[in-house]
Amino acid sequence: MENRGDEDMENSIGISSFPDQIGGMFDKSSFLELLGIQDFAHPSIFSLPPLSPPPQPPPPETSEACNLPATPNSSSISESSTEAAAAAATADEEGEDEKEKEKKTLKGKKGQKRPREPRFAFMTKSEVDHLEDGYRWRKYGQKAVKNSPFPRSYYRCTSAMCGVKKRVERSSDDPTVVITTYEGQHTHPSPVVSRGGGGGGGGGFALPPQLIQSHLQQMSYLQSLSSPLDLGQFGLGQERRIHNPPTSAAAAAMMRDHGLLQDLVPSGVMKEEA
DNA sequence: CGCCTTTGACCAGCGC
DNA sequence: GCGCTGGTCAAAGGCG
Repeated sequence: MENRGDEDMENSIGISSFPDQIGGMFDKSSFLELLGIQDFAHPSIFSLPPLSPPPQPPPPETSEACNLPATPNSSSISESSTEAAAAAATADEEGEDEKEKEKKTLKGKKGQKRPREPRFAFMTKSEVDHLEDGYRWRKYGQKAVKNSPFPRSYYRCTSAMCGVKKRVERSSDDPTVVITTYEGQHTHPSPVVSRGGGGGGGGGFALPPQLIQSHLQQMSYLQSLSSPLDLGQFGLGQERRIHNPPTSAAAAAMMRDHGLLQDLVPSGVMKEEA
């Protein structure tokens, strides 16, 4: 029972560590969209001052500061597109009500398979499990996962019209690495953390703009590649080794960019969902 | 008073 | 067909 299916979910998604360097030559809109972010420079998005549209925002003062590239921590992102994207679109159209209904239906009747929503996994080197991302999350479950001594926490966006879910777990390999997986898209622009203002409420996910940009470019890069990189074993514990394709110059470049980060977080890659 | 966290149980999917 | 793991729900308790 060590590694049976491990997690088809994690297997379906890829992860890549991001350099603190920003290229800005990728399409980040897709990533933001998935996060429900419409305006990257939105002041309320990451609790950042409205004066940081440029790729060099001031370091936050909150705990998530440790996520900043300035600190010894890196993050990775993975994304699942294909059917997931379609599912997301569908979910977006249907709305939460439909989703809820669907869930109930599924519960009562197990005939249909619930389409997966787009997922993005971030590997963040941080001491805190919950990082702020500007959204409010409510923890609805925690489960011990195989191959990892750390439990996985399940969060759901508290917004009534948003069914975005988030999983947070620590890497079994590197306890200092927090793996956050977003599922679905935020149907609301900017929740604005009113409660607690800085982490007092539910678990948030810190995603510094800088980091995001990095994520974006890598994600986009991954999307562009569309290569079935094997990162299924990203870490559920076994050996999250990266198999970056030698044919991908971009990948190589990315890896180069990783630099020290690579040492912090085992790189990963994205893998399209089958 | 309202919201969030915690914990246990249940259900569904998948692999063997 | 059985067993295992992941994911979600629901109830209770705690805190602001």
